[in-house]
Amino acid sequence: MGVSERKARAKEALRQHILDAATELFVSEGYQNVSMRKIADKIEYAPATIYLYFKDKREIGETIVREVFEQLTEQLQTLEKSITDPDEALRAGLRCYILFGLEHPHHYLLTFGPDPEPDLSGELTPTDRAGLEALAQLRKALMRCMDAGTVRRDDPEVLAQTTWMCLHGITQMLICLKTAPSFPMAPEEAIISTGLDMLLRGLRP
Amino acid sequence: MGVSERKARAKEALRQHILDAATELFVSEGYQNVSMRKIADKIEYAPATIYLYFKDKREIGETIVREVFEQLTEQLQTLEKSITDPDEALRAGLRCYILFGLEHPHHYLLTFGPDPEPDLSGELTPTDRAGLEALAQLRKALMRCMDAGTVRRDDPEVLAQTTWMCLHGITQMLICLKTAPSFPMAPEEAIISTGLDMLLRGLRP
DNA sequence: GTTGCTTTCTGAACACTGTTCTGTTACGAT
DNA sequence: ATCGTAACAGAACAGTGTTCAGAAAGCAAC
Repeated sequence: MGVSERKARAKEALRQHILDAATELFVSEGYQNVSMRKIADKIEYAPATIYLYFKDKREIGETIVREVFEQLTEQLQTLEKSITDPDEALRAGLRCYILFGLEHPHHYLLTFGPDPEPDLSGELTPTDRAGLEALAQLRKALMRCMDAGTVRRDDPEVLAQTTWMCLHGITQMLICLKTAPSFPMAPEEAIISTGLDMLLRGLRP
Repeated sequence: MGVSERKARAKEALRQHILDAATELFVSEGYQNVSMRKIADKIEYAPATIYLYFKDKREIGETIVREVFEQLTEQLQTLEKSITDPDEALRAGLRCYILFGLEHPHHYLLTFGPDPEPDLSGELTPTDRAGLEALAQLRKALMRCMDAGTVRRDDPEVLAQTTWMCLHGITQMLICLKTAPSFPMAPEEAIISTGLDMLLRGLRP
């Protein structure tokens, strides 16, 4: 037959086309400032058509975000394998997280920025999943350091979540303050290395 | 004359009336979910009337936020005076900041959440001002600790900004994750005390 | 007491937003 | 050639922030 497969391919192609257009717009203008009509215009389809491929705008955003964050997870895993010293691996992982946020500011804010109307369904959103994955990586790295004696033995989950929150604070604020030229921010690299130092010292036994 | 003063008072009263209504709505429904029409309905005026008292919706939000954040500054100053030990004063100040955020989640997110469209005018927004004031308090507390020898001598500005970013991360994430019941968050108090511990240890010489 | 001026307020509109409903078009199968 | 289905689009709905011309109200002077 082959015809139904061709149609399925075409359908998938348009779906990807929508995602590509949306990604480009989100990155250059920010999620909030991109309307469904802008996306529709870019791909030269009617706005209603998009709803045949995605439930709503949120789903488009979440799909894009998930794809990008898989890159982060990959990078972190590669890092963990390539660095033998647990302490250095932890430091490198933390730095990698911050740099990833700075390289994908819109994706980062869309994922971990505060949600205007949180999902109360009890379902795990892609955002939650992204957080949990990053958290799992972090917990693993922390436990390796515990075994090596460079991080104090404490509830790994509490330690991981707290560390992640601090890391997130640094990342988000760097992103936000970079685009707010009025704020007298200290040099970026100074903040990053000081932040990493503080966190690692704070975790020591 | 006296009549012009009475009119000025009446004008000021309506302005405050708008702020009161807006505050109530913002706190219960969140900034994003409150429309100008909702505010207008609540005070039983036409939406257009509000624009005679405020430039736009943003200005209403900023005015409210500024008023609330003056409370934080006051609390922090009171704290600083009432605690003699610099280290304890710092710890209490940091804890106070987090608790303030948790008590005023909407105000906090509105002030320090990422701005959808940042102000590129170069002007210091009320948000910047709130951040700078909190930062100034923190820098002062840190320098007292430096003198006491409990915090390492380093660039106070970098140290303060980095600490603040971590503190912000903890505060914001606690706010967000509390309303996202799907996320398996560690106990709030554990995170707070662990976070404060980490920060203080990280700051030591 | 009527006129005129100023301030305060509003109804209606504009240009958007996300989303849905109904109808049309295109195309493969019978 | 007909039919059924899947893909698409136009128009509309209900909402948003904001603006603008005009109405109402209060007060001064005549």
